[in-house]
Amino acid sequence: MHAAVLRYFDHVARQGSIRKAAEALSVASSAVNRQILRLEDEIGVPLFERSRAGVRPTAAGELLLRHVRETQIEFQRAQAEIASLGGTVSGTVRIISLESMLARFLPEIVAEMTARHPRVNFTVLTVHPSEIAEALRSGDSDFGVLFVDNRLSGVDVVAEFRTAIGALMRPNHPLAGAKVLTLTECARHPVIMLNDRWLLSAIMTTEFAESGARLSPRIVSNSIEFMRQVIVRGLGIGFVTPIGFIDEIRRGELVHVPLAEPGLSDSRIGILVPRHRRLSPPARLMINHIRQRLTEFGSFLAAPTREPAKRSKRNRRA
Amino acid sequence: MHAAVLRYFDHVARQGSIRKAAEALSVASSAVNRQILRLEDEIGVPLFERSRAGVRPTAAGELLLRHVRETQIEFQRAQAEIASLGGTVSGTVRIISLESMLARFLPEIVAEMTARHPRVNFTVLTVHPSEIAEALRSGDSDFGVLFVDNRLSGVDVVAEFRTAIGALMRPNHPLAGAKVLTLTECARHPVIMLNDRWLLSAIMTTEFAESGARLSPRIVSNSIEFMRQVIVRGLGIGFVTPIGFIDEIRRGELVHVPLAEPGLSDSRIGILVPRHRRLSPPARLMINHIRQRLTEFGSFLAAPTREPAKRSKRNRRA
DNA sequence: ACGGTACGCTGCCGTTTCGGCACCACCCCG
DNA sequence: CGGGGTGGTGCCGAAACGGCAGCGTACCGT
Repeated sequence: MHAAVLRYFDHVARQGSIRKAAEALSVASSAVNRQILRLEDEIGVPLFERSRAGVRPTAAGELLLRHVRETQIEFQRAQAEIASLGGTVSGTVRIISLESMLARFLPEIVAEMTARHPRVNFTVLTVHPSEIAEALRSGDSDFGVLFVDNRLSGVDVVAEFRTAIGALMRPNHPLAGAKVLTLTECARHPVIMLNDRWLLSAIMTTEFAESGARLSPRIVSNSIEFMRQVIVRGLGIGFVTPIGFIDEIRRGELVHVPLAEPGLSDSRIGILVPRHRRLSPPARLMINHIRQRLTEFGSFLAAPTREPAKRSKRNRRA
Repeated sequence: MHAAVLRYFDHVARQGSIRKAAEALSVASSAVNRQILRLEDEIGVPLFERSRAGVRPTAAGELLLRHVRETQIEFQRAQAEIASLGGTVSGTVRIISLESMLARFLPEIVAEMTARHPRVNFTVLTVHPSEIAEALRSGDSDFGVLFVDNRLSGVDVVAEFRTAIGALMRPNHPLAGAKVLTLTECARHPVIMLNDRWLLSAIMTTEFAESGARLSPRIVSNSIEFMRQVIVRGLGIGFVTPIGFIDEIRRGELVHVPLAEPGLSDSRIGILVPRHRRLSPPARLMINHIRQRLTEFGSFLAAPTREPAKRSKRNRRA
């Protein structure tokens, strides 16, 4: 329905080059070039700054770009909305997520969704924390399953769940019997840390700094899967939320001990949606589904190694 | 920039007829027809119900229509935004207004705006109260200068001013000396009323009903100008806000006596903007301008016949 | 200094799309 | 049973679009 120039303009801005955009679009660069020139002529001002390296949007270009991208996103949403009129939900749900959610939790959710709504497609990505705000605002993703960060603006938290970042280790680890641990206690043993590029790490480093503990991690990685393997092999203690290790904890292969530090013992994971954007029907369904699933074992997330009914005393304890 | 089919689709829906739309668009009806058929083919579902009388959007059509219209409005806004990058504000401001504001107040505002920003165009309309919500929501207008109505949803009140609906009459009218009047007192004299189709009337009829007063108006009209003329000619008392009669009141040609009924003595006029819609630069300027102007003589609106210092004597006399 | 390369841009030309015209089929109304 | 209204359809010229080859330029590495 929409003019081709919208896609062209978007791609050129993304690629920073007319020729690259043309290649990505599978059209001749001349065609793309002419569309851009014609567009600039219509708007009346240059939309790109030309340089040897390529093109860069001007202020006017940025403004129009926002309109174009919003239009494309809204069109997709409208299409999904129309498709769901026929009863069958379809469309694409675009999610950005913590890698820990992505390891065990979300695959199950996605499987359940596809079972009920076969025509729904998914894009599930982990992103650099610095790109979270942009990914949500730009509409590249419908919503995020992320740590709740008060610094994020223009974002609504539609659901929120307490979880405890804790020490993850094998049952035969010397610290495995503890009900709660401090970072200082853990620091005497080999530890395994997430790469500091990631949000979890960002939270933890600040906490470490406050507690005065100094950790020299034996292993650093940004892969939850890698961490799983090295922790299972007894190479050290990992600091994670239990979510990505539900199976191992349930089977007794690993033990998750909450940390005493207040900022870590009650981290909050939430469903974050961009404010002022309507959600597509499949995205709405997906959010409801995630919310329901999360509340179902919310207690497990908060205190993974014990049962709900008995927690009142113990909480007073910790 | 945007495909022609957007305009076609919009017009067809508005006109309820492909041929009428084609005429309004100055293209052949066959061209419009084919674009619609092609669009329906692309979306995959019928967008219109065909009947002998013309076409009517289906549910899917309504959905897509909302997207299309929003796209067009946002495009205009983006254009205006780009244009204001160059320093000169341009674009069109679309306002819906009370007719009383339209009689004296808004023309002055518009004149001042065009003096400062010659490239800004205006559309100022009075609309049927039942269409206010639709006009704001659909984006047909940027904002409204209207009575604040709590029943309106999805609308923000960015500025609000108390005003008093009162009895307007010539200085030699028997009631002209009163400081405050009740509807019952006025009911003994000939009155002039706004046509009941209009919001002001809607407010007043409820108030009349509560106060138990029965008015059999000598003259009914929906034209502020007509009311002005017949009141000046001494044909009766009008029930209005003083806004549309500033000049006459200041010159002493007419006297405005507030009404005692609480719902009338402190009516609220506000600037109403649709929530969740960005305003174009000229619309923002216009709103700020109106707000400033209104606060400047806000006291005049609230108590027109009693200026704190100088005018108290004369008013008491008349 | 000099190719090599990547960039945006521009004639030229075939193909696709668009729009105008005339016309068909249909329905309602007088 | 016409007359006027509706949406839909061949046909055809015109305009737009896209592909190809090529131009000028600026940068980079040898």
